[in-house]
Amino acid sequence: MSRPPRTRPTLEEVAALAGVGRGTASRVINGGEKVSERARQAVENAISELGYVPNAAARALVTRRTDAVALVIAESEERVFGEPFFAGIIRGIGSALGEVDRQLVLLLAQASQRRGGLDHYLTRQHVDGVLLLSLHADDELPGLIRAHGLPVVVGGRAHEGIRTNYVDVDNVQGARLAVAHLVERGRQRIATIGGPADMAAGSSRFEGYVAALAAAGRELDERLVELGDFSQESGADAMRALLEREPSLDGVFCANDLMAVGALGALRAAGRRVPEDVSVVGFEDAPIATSTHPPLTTVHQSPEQMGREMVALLLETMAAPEQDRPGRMLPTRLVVRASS
Amino acid sequence: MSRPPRTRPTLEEVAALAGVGRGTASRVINGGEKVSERARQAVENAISELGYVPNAAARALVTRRTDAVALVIAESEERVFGEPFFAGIIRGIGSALGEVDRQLVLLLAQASQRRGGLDHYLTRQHVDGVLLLSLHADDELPGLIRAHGLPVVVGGRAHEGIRTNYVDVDNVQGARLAVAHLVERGRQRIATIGGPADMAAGSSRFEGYVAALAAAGRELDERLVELGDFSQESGADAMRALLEREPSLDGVFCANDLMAVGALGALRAAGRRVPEDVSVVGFEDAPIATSTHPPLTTVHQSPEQMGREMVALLLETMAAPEQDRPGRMLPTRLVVRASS
DNA sequence: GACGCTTATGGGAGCGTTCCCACTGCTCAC
DNA sequence: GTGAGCAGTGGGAACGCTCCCATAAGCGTC
Repeated sequence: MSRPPRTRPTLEEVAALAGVGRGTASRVINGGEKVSERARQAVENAISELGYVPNAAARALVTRRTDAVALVIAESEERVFGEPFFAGIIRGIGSALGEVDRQLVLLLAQASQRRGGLDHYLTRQHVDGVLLLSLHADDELPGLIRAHGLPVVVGGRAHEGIRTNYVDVDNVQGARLAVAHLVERGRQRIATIGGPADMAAGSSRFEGYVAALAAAGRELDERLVELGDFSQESGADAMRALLEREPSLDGVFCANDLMAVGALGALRAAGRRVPEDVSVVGFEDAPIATSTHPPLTTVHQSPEQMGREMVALLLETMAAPEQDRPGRMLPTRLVVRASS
Repeated sequence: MSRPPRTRPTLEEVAALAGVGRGTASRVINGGEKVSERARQAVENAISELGYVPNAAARALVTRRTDAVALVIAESEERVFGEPFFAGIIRGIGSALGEVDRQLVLLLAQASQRRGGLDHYLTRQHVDGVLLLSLHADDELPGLIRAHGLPVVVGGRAHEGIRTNYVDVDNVQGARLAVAHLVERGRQRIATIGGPADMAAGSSRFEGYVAALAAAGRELDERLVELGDFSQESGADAMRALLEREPSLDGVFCANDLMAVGALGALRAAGRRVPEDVSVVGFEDAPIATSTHPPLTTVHQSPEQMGREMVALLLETMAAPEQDRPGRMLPTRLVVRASS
């Protein structure tokens, strides 16, 4: 490694030291074909002697590729970082990208006013592809980006209509798992606290709830349905409303863990024992699920795997941008704890 | 905006359309001095008509600045993303960087084997500066990066010896606040569940505990001290050990909220009422602090502000790299809830 | 020994900027 | 009327790399 020279060494200097031409040195660095063993050795020695590191800008200028991928988080800040789900996705994305030597450029598209600059930035001039984390149905960002001709993959569908270039958890299947479990436990009056109807995570989980009931030969009872906004508070509110309207309920499927935590609190406050009187199942398997009282039975999803899948899909799309690719659904599994 | 041309427009084309030279166009874009109003208008019109976006690679090649800052997260993955504290820092960093048009390149330095590539990447060839999130005392990364001549700012000191280029929460002051509060509540036997002694967050908070006791005219009693590793489980273990050894304790200061949650559980299991029999205070004001039973009194720190400070300090350092800058301490405040 | 073919090599051109210098008109003072 | 000074401008050179083409070297074949 020797002492670092005043100015970073260039490829030309490496070539000179190795006693070869610039072209040959370049070939060695880029997994080169057609290079003699002798030349390869000489170049590699020169590289490590000088501590040479290729200049990304110069390379990008000629290849017209930046080897960088943007992760645009267009969710309200509190939500994104409050939810460990997003953190897991980022982790998956980060490591998957690292493995293929791509850089992860993180863009927080927080305030809507910053959207302008964002749009401006998302060009081939800056990144080769975009990963988008946003669950809002009305978001025009995917369209905007695609209009730039940039490959995009969305994590979590905004709504059910989307058919391509997304990776999502199989919410319907997960919800069926949860509700089937409640049925199996002998629960007769199974309620649900759903998420917002305009988010796929909300509507799909509700869809799974209905499907599982149907599979058990039961009909949907509107009186057993209450919607929340995925917050703990809304879960508690919904639970109270359900208890008041339908005191005989003995099972609740919550569309996420946070709402389940709220429901648990409301049940306790109402004097219902969990799981003796009422079984509660959540969705997400967030860390908090293990520390509730009692620990929460929930549907496990792997955010990290989701991140990795997003990267895989994006790399495919970047390799052949012309065609659209079908979305990918990730399986879930039930984790049974003490709340059911 | 018109339909996007087959190939992205270059500065030359903008200049041609505006009827000026390349130099003048460049001057307009870079907040240029010495440009006539007429020329400026012409260039700006041409830019928006062509939808021109400067090519970052070409610019970086000549300016030798990339306008990108790396955020290296050298913590074990579970910890970083499990803790909302880190998420908050990232949010602060992201928005502060966005405001000055710098890109945030996220590097997860997870497995130690990837360290080699990381070191290679962290060069002026790729980023202008580095933000480092790591709390391990033995980490050689800061030194390595600085050896490259790259400006670095560390978030959270690895150990107390570090004097420059860091931003950290004032742990000592926060712990004093917490313990003084317990004293004020009339608690006589105040125990502490500390963090690992080899992390500043652990040792400083313990230091604050000792200082607050001294300020109240009390002596440190080793029997009231137990250390954990910041996990919920370790908090529960420590609490059990303390109760067994010193059943008369009536107050506990936990070095973080997660351990406090564990302690709360152990206290309940032991039949102690909180706060009637024992007051509990945490540190961090994590989201979970509001949903414990009872809600947790804790020391609030602002991770977002910490992120912003890190960016501010890094920008200063980048502007004048030669001199070292003293570290910055962020104040904390006590949030009183029902556990004390 | 000349020819063709393959393999390996050197280096020119060009990627899209910024930097800088030379140049043009002016205005103003003497 | 001349010269100095200045605002405004155009364009050459350079940044460090990859691409590609021309060429050299090696070798088997007729």
